[in-house]
Amino acid sequence: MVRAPCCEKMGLKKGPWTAEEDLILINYIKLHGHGNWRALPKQAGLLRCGKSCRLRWINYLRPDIKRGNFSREEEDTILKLHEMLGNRWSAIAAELPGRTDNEIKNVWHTHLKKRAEKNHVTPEIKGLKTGQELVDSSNLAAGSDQAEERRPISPQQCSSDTSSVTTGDIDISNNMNMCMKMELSDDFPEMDENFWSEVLFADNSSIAGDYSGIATEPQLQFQFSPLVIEVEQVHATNSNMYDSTEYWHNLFTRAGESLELPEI
DNA sequence: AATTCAGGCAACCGCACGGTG
DNA sequence: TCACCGTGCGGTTGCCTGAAT
Repeated sequence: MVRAPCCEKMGLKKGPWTAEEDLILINYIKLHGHGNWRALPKQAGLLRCGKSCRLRWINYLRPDIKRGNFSREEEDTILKLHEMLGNRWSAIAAELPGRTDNEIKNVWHTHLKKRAEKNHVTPEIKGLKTGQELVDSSNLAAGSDQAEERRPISPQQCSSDTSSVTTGDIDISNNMNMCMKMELSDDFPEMDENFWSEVLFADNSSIAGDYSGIATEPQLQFQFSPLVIEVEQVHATNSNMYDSTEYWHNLFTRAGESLELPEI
C-alpha cells in the first residue's frame, strides 16, 4: 500500500493549533460538517492535513467535550474499564460521555497508572462479577451528584454540564447564548503569524480585554480582514450545541490568551 | 533570581481495518 | 482478489508550566 505523504512533505503546517485555525475549522464544520477529512482542510482554507483537523476537532474543538478535571467517579470508571479492557482507550472513552480517548490515555499515564499499580485489585472490582456490571456501576457513579461534591471544579476549569461560567470577573448566565458567523472570502489568502494583528474592533473593544462587553451588548461586530466575524447575542435554547455560551466563551478566552492585541 | 526537573497535555506518527471500485 | 483510500486507534513525542533546588 502506498501511503499518502505526511503533512510536512506536502508543505502543510504542523504543531500547535492557533486560535484562528480553530475558528476556521469550527466554522467550516458547523456549516458543512466533516464528510471527508482529507478534503476538509483545502475546502476550509487550512494548511493542515485532514488527519490533523480530525484530531483537533475530536480531541479539543467538539462542542460536547467535557473539559476540566476528571471526577473521582470517572477515574474509578477508567480504572475498572482498564482492568477489563486493557489499553482500548476508545472503548473506555465510549463509556465516559464527553471524554476523549486521548484525554483518558493521558490521565491514565499521568495519574491512574500509579494508582492502579498501588491498588492492583480494588475492592469494587472484587465485588463485581461481570463486565456489564462494572460498566453499569461506573455509569451510575459518574452520574451521581456526589461526583461534583467530591471533586469541585476550579474557576479556571469548565465543564459542559455547568449552568454558568465564571472566569475571573467574567460571569455569564446560562440563559444567554451566543452565535457566531464567519464569512470567508473566495480569495482567502494564506494566513501568517500577523493574521490576528489585523483585527479591527468595531466598538473599540478587544476580544481578550473586553469579553464582558460581548456578553452584555446586544450585538457587536468584529471585522477580521479579510474575514467578517459577527458575534451576536441571542436568546435561544441549547438545541444547537455550537450556540452554547460556554463554548464560545472558551473559544474567545483561548483566542484572547493567544493574541497580542493592538492598542486602539 | 536563576536553573533544573518532572508532570501534564496536545499533537504527531504509523499501523490496522473497513469500504469501494 | 487486489489495490487504494479514508478513518480510527494506540503509542509516542515534545512543548509548556509550575514546583523544587
